[in-house]
Amino acid sequence: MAKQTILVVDDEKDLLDLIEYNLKKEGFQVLKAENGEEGIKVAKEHKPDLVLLDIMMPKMDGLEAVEIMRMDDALKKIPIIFLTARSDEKTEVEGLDKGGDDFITKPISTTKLVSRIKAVMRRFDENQESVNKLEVHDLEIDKDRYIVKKSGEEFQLPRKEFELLFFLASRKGKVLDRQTLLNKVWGDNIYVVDRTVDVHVRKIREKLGDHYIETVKGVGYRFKE
Amino acid sequence: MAKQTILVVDDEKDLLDLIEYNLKKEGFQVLKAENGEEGIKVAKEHKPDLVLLDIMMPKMDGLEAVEIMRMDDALKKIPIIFLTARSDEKTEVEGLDKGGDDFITKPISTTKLVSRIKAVMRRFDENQESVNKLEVHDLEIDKDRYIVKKSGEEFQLPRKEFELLFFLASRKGKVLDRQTLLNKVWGDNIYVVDRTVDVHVRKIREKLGDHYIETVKGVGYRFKE
DNA sequence: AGGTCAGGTAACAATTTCTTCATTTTATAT
DNA sequence: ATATAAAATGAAGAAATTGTTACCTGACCT
Repeated sequence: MAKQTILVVDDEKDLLDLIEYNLKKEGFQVLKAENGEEGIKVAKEHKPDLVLLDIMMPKMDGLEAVEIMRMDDALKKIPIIFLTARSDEKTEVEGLDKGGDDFITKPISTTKLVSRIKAVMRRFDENQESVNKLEVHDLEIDKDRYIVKKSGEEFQLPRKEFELLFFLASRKGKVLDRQTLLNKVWGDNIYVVDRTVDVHVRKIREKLGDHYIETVKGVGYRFKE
Repeated sequence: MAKQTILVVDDEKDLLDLIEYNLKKEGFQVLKAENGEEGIKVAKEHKPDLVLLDIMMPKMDGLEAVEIMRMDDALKKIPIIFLTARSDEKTEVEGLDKGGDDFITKPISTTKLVSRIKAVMRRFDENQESVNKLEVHDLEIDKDRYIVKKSGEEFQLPRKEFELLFFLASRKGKVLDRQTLLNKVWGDNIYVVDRTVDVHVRKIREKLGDHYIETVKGVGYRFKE
């Protein structure tokens, strides 16, 4: 899966850097902003997958920022976790009232921070009614179960093969070049040779048959219409 | 749905009555206690759906009471809302740290109290399982008795193993990654290494057989369809 | 105090999956 | 038809993931 982007908004530069370092280590992409106003701007621009928001900040504090985000259609669905100083618990409740999804008290343990982030993201994923089941031709590709059914028969593909197949199938008919596939299936800055895609395609064909994934020479692959 | 039961623990009798009146008006069933000790006793007896807990009380204060409740398996999952006097900021912090789910400052606006209660309950409902008895394949998993029956033979699994099995079985077919399992079975704010799940899976397999829980490499575990 | 059990961690063995690369085959433009 | 670039293929080694065992701690019981 592609990298998740997290926007961190805090006026303490050192803390910002610390958090950035730790989140990057965990494989997240990190955006930074030093006050609410800037945070909103960056959020609008990049549509992060989650926002980590300090409550106490100059210019525009976290609570105001949330109110604005929750009124913006494009931003209202982004989960928000508040950061608050230990002495500042009162506002936490207010924050949750206004539409925060969790809050974390400074000082922060990195482990906790990351696991909270992941927990909140998971909660959102569950509520998201994303398509986890595709039916194309005589295939049934079920991402909840990580199983492919072909006229009743079940195939258990290894993860990468499954995800590649799922991605191609979810864009049936569209030709996707190797780099795009690598970015979307492998992740944004993962270093593997693009021919690796070929090998996985071959393995999928070996198991399910040649006719689902078509080669478009010089361009990439396409799931058959 | 059956009436929800709320236990209110506060040493001010008048306030207790006022809260009772308002909650009953909203359709809740209300239990009362006047100190922490009594509160725990009533909680154990009736397993309320939520506890409203004053922090400042004679005999056993709210903080002690929470600690005890959080250590008791039967009570640890009951949501708790603290009531605190406005002048009492320090303890609020402590309360949330110890495992409270919200706190409300006296004096109380009735409307707000009720809406907070409903909010907290909603949050908990989402995570709640309603079915306590599952029958899958040749297994009968009974959460009331924490016993698994396999073609007549009874197995008494340790708590974590049982809960893990129950959770997997209740989502039969769906692949669940380790982190999800940890969060759902161990709890959101519990930090153990994710390989712990593996060990528990192995122990379950050892007792019941290999074929119930399937490994999906690179993704997680799945209860066999 | 000693024994037992649940639960968690760590180490390493076993296994599967992924990646690369060399070679062969195929498609396409000329 | 041929040259050429691209893709398919096969096979090997690397990397990642899981299985398994052993060990540690703390709670609880006797």
